[in-house]
Formats: sequence, C-alpha cells, structure tokens
Amino acid sequence: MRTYTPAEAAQASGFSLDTLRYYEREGILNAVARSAGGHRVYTEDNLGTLGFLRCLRDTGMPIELLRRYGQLCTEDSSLPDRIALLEEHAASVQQRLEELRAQQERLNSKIAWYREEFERQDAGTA
Amino acid sequence: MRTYTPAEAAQASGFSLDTLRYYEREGILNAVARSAGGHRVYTEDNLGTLGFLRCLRDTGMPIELLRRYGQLCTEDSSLPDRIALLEEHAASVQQRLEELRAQQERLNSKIAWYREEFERQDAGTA
DNA sequence: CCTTGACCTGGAGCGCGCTCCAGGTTGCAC
DNA sequence: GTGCAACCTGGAGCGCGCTCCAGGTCAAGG
Repeated sequence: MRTYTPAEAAQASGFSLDTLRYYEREGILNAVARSAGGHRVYTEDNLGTLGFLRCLRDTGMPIELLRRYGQLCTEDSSLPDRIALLEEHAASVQQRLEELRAQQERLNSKIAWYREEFERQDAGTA
Repeated sequence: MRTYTPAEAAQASGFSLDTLRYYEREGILNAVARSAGGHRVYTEDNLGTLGFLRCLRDTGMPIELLRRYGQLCTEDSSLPDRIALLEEHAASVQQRLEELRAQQERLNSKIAWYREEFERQDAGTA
C-alpha cells in the first residue's frame, strides 16, 4: 500500500502544507506516521480522511467541530457520536442552502428590476 | 415619511449599531442624515439599501465589493456598472450553491455509510 | 561526497469583518 | 431641570483560520 509525501497529500487534499501541519497540531488529523528522519508519511487512509475534512470545511464546519470529529475518529466506539455530529452539521448545511437560495432569488429580482430600470432610462434618453 | 433611529435601523436590518457605523465609515452606506444634535436619522430609503446590503453580505459579497456597490449607488449614471457588478456576484453565488449541494451529497453519503456501519456493528455484538 | 530541494519546529503575523471601549453629548420622561 | 438611556467619535482589540518566517535537518540525483 503506497504512501504519500506531504506535498502529495497537500496536492490531493487541496490543503496547504501549513494547513496540514496546523490540523495536526490542533488534533484534527491525528497520528500521521513519520519516516526515520522525522518527515511525515501519509497513508491512503489519511488522504481519505483529509478528503472528508475538506468536505466538512467546504460546508462551513468550524475548526472546533472538526477537532471534535477528528478525536471521535480515534475512538472506534464513537460511531453514534460521529453520526450525531454529522447529522447536526448536515442540518445546518441544509439550512444554509435554503437561506442562500432565498437570498439568491432576492438578488436576481433586484438585477431584473435594475435591467428594467435601465431600459426605461434608455428609452427615455433615446 | 417617517424616519428611524439607529436602534430601529439596526433592528430592521439585522446589522449591529457598530456595523452600521462601520459601513458608513467605510463608504458603503453614504450620507446618512443627522439630527440637530448630530444623531443619525435613517430614512426608509436607507433601510431599503441596508436590507439589500444584508442580502449581499449573506450571499458572501466581500466588504470591498460592498463599498464599490455603495459608491456606484451615489452616481445615478452608473446603472450598467451596478448591473454588471451584481451579475458577476450572482454568478459566484450560483457557483457556491452548486458546490455546496455537491458537498452536501457527499456528506449525506458519508452519514448513510456510517449508519450502515453502525447497524453492521450492532448486529455483530447482538 | 555534495548539492539542492523538500521537509522539520516553534512561534509570530495577517486579513477579514466586525466589536468593544473611553469619554463625552443629546434628548425624552418625569 | 434632572435623570437616564440612547447616541456620538476615534481608535484599539478580537476571533477565526490560516500563512509566513527563521533557522535548521533530511534525502535523492550526479
């Protein structure tokens, strides 16, 4: 099973090297293996986790919850807690989506109104 | 035509008093009238603008663009520019919505997978 | 070997968008 | 006219999520 350098992990996950180190310091991504010389060695598993962490971040989960999730992932008796945490997050994502859609409509109405206004004015000056 | 105190404007717009002042300093919301004693007096027009600014913020428009929009609103020959700015923003909102929906699906799949995992485990220990 | 680039650590710094504070003025209610 | 809440200004501070830096170590190619 092949492994990955920090640069590869960054590339694959879309996080910067600094962010990867930061997440490790913060206990979000635990126990990344090290080479003899102390360099990080990422497993495919690590990459999978990172990919999902990216999904969580992209959906607006704050660092604090990321940390909680990361810690739950180290205890394998924590499945129900992980499910609960993700369900709660999913609910907030759903809510944000709805709000965003509503505001999008409002924005589009305004644009439509502006366009009409523009035509009125255009007609007036013609 | 009635007017509004700062507190009322804050209440109506959902911005804090400090944020209202900040927006004025930053040239986002211009020329709020003052009473004899120097207190701000918001018009219905101001409230309308504030409402729309809130829409823009809620859809993620950065302060810098808010400022641009606010300044365009002071020149009434700027309709096309305002339309262009809002259309560009609308496009980015659309993109974010799509990304968010995609990540939401990913999140939901993960939750579904966790639920199955949980049932498997539950069955195993029963 | 030696070079060169990727990587290491601890800690400081930053950009955004507010938010809070001190010290003072205004204005309505009694 | 007095008390008290709401408001004013300029400027400092903050929380988040990274990002950058100095000064050093590691590892692979020639």
